[in-house]
Amino acid sequence: MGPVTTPKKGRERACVDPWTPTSNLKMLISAASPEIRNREKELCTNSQGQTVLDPSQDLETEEDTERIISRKEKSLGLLCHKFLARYPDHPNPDVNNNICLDDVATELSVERRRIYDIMNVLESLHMVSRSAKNRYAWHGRSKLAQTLSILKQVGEEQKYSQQMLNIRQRPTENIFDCDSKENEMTEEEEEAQKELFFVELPGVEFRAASVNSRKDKSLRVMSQKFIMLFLVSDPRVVSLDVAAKILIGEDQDAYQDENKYKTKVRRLYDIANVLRSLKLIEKVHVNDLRGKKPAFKWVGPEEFPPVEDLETSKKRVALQSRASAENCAKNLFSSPNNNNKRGFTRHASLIKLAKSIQDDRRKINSAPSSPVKILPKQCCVGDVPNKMAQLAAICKIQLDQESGSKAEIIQPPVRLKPADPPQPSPLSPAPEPSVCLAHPTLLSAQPPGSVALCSPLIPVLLPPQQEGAPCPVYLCSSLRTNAASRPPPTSLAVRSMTFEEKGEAAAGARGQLVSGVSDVSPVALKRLNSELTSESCPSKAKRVDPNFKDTSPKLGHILQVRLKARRGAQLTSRPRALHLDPEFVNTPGPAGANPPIEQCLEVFLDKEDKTSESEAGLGPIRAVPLTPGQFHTETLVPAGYLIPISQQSFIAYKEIQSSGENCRASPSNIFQTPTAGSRPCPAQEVTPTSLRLHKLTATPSPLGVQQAHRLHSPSPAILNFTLQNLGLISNPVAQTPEPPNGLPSPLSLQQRGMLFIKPGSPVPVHQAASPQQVAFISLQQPLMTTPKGTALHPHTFFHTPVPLSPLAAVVTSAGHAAPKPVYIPQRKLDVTTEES
DNA sequence: ATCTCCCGCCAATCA
DNA sequence: TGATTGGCGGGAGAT
Repeated sequence: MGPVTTPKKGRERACVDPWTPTSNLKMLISAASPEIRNREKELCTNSQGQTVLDPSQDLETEEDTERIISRKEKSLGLLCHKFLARYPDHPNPDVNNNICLDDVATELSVERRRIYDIMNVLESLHMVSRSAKNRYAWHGRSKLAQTLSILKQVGEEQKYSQQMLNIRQRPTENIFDCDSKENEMTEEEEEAQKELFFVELPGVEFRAASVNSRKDKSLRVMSQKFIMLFLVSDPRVVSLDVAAKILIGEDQDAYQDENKYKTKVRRLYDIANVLRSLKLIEKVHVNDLRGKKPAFKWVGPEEFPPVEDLETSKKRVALQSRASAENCAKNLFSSPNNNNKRGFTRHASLIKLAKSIQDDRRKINSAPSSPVKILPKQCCVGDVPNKMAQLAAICKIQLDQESGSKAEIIQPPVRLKPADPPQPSPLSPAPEPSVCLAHPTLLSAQPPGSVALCSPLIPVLLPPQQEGAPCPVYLCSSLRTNAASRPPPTSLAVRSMTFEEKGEAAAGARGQLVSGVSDVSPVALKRLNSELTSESCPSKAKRVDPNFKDTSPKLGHILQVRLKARRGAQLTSRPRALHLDPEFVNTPGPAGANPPIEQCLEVFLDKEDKTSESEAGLGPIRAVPLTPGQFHTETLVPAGYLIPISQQSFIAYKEIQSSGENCRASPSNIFQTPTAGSRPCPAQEVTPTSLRLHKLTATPSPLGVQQAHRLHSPSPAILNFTLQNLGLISNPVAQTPEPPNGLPSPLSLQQRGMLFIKPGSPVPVHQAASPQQVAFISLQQPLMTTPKGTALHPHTFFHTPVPLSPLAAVVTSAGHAAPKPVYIPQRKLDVTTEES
């Protein structure tokens, strides 16, 4: 009587006499009328949509029902219907929209296998997204229009309409007739559909490596392509035959095999059944030369949201991301064989890529210069790190070039910024006036404008993931999209988050480049995510991805578009930064119950001081963007992150409305960090390492970095004052009431070398140096827990000199900055077996 | 006879 | 190594 298993057929069940008068009667009635039968069936279904399987009471009925249940009643479509009935079409992103496969399977009394079928199709429509093992996030139809719009475009680009036309016009031919097949498709058509890929929707990406890495996403992909066929055909009718042929067309191996065709048809039925339950298609019949053929008619939405630039770019990003990744991989790690592979070139490429990366990583880990207990005074640019940096830089450049078709100009020399969102998104108004708040140190050490620390996206080298590849990662604090939905963080949360980041990737990579980059590694995140969700801890699980994504879909999309546009050859191409969110955001707790962020911050810092004081200077960059009102939220950005607090907060605040006045919508409370604040226009960006470079330049002594930071920093008070006068911030004192609980006042933040900025009334910005965002950054590296979750002692970190930055080479070549050693805090390097 | 498509084996992956 | 995913196709109900 396992609840999850499919009920056995009557004859297989225990031999309780099923032929009671009652059951006979029911059977006859049911047989006589489908309606009655259905009602009967529904009666057997409790309010939760769960078939009653009470053996004691309903055994008779159940058996009868099962005996009576026709095939139709077990259909995937009906199952999907039940499934859909459980969730709203337009779910509130703020609520728990998690879907637990086990629960669903149990409640619907079906095997998980069937649920997978449904989920795969729903996933293709972005009605759900996989958030973790056994867990999906329900999006309902909130993204449906957008998805369909994108699919339509992709379908048009794939020339599906032409293909369908060709197939239809073809005389009665056998699909397995190679001759006819060959003239069926023009070369360009073939070319167009060479790649079988899944169209991702920014904001709804696959969360599981399994989904991404597994080359076989056929049901998902088939579903999307099937839908595309409808969307590009004039009479929105697609015959099963044509659809199967087209889909087979992408699978060359299937041409010759009739069995493959049959399989395709089966799958199409599976998909169609789900789509039918979604009321997107209906079954019809079409007559052609060969007579009546089964077909499906599109009955879903006809009008999609106007394909704006944003939409286009989204789609493009989705499409390009792969190409970029592939090219990047190919170029970096030439793999001649997979250049023109059909289907899943990327997969193959990434395998090699991953290997290369792993090799590199091993070298790094074993590099003599790698673990350095104490920061050397001079940085000896390690070979491997340098290589990694170069690779990252190359990768970035390539990405920029490839995605640069959209308005992104790589400002050769210093503009390390990986190009702005390819699309003129209203959310990412590139040329917007903004306030660039440079770190005090930088301000003092550098002429304003010489180094614009403002970059919404910071390229960093991602530590090799299992199947990952080295690629530049652009961190965007804008992840904190749904600030509005986030409860105010607590100091505990801050601390917790700091230490919760785990994963060997994080640990191992920490020292490779901008430390902390790895903290957001998908692996670590995934693990965490899994941990959170797989422990039957709904409250926790709920806090993961789905929430932050749903709460601000637009922003999420934008961010992902940006990130995608630049992401490298990572198969699991997911924006790293986004994955940070779950850890930082959604801190449980009533919204109003938490102390002001300042207090939290102070507490946190105090604690931090105790624990990490011993660390030599270099630490994590913590950005704590404080947003107004309900936007109380913090952003912890591990060291190495260039914090682009920019649009993020206020975007969440005022989504797009202020495309031209971003600055105005800046967060109310912002802590400026050395790296924070950036604006697109200066076109000069510095990675965290670059920043350090400056510091080091000023203060060669590694141990003195932090100190130097303070020494060279202009008085934060002055800076604040200036900013206040500029109208960029409000009076911190005035706006920050003294913490009642005796917590340090914001001023102490300044004493810590941090700039505490409270955005006052947004004011038009300053060109020269105006970040769109502000961030609070401390220079303490938060300790990361080991993969096992053990907090590392500060002493377990080494400071390893690394090349200037992944982009150092670029910068250098540009003649702007000479490669200088940069020391970054690094955890004791362990060659983790899991990684190698 | 053909259309539909349920069902569950089992391989690929993941944890 | 067990669990999760999901490709796949046999084969049976529906038409």
